Amino acid sequence: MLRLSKLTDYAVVVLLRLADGDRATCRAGLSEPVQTSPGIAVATGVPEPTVAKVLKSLASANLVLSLRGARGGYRLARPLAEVSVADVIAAVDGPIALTACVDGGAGGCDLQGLCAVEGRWDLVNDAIRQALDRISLEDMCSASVPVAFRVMEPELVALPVPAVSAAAV
Amino acid sequence: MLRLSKLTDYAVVVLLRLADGDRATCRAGLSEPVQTSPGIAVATGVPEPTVAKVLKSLASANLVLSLRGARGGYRLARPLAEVSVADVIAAVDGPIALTACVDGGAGGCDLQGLCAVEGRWDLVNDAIRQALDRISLEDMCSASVPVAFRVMEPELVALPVPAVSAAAV
DNA sequence: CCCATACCGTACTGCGTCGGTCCAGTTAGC
DNA sequence: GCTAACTGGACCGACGCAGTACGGTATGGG
Repeated sequence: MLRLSKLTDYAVVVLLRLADGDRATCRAGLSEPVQTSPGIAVATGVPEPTVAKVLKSLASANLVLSLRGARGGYRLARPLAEVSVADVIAAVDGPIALTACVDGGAGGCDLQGLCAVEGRWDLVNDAIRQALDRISLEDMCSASVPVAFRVMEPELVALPVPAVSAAAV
Repeated sequence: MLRLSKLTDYAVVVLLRLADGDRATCRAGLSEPVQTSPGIAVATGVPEPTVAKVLKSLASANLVLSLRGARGGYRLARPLAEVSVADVIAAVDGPIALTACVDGGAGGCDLQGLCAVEGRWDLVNDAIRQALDRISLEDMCSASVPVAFRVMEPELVALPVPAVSAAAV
């Protein structure tokens, strides 16, 4: 299914929140001073430890800057337009590669020598890498799609999503 | 890591084997009459039950034709050039979608309404789908590149593997 | 007509990875 | 020096995948 980890999804949400906090204005705002991980957690609805984990990954990939100590927090390292989806995925999920057989994982495959495709997946990997590289976070944000059609799920709307609600989004 | 299931990898191997059996001549050969799953298993080194499982998936996606009864077996449904990687992935791993939140999977996400990206992943999904659609199995086979040059990806070889590190990329 | 061959479908199980949590340590403002 | 906040590591349960097994069915040959 080509699944992408949920953490990566969270990472995008967090970065978007970090960019401005206001959903309407998705343009890259480095204006926002710093935001703490508890703060982002409340704003996004993502559990706080998870937010912290994601931010740690993003920080070590230099997508966000961290300020330690009291009154510390996180800031975007560069505007959203300069961050590609590939960057985020690589930061959270590790390098982009479809199979374990490729990209130097020369160790694992016990079909070595039999495998008719050997390194053939590189073609595919590169294609995907390029595709992901062309999409910036700003692209994912600015498109103005009506969110309407999903609201029809009553049991979901009724879910006890605590407190967060209106103020955030 | 954007992992692709190992089954999909096997599927490509099996299809290539089914195309001709001889690695040197990768051109689409519908010439080969039929091949049994045990036969393919020995030829490729993939365990037989797994081969059978893969072939079943491929058969129900109409990528291969099955002939039952004694002297039965499998045949390619169409030449390799007309089978895209996306087809194979969809057959084995299910529809291509990065996250569960999208593509009508309206059920899962409990951040409904909070999620700042809502349906934004569609952009990415489409990009990947197109990229995969452009690569045929023949492409993966015919390219005559020596597997050597993989080494040119220094950041990947250097990585100590753990999922969350990714400092390099 | 019977049997061997080979596909078909389903169900089961072990294992690896991921999502999520927690804790001890460190840094910096007040 | 105290407290707020990031840092890093370890830990654990849950889910999904890979692999296996088994009973069933269809076809061709003797």
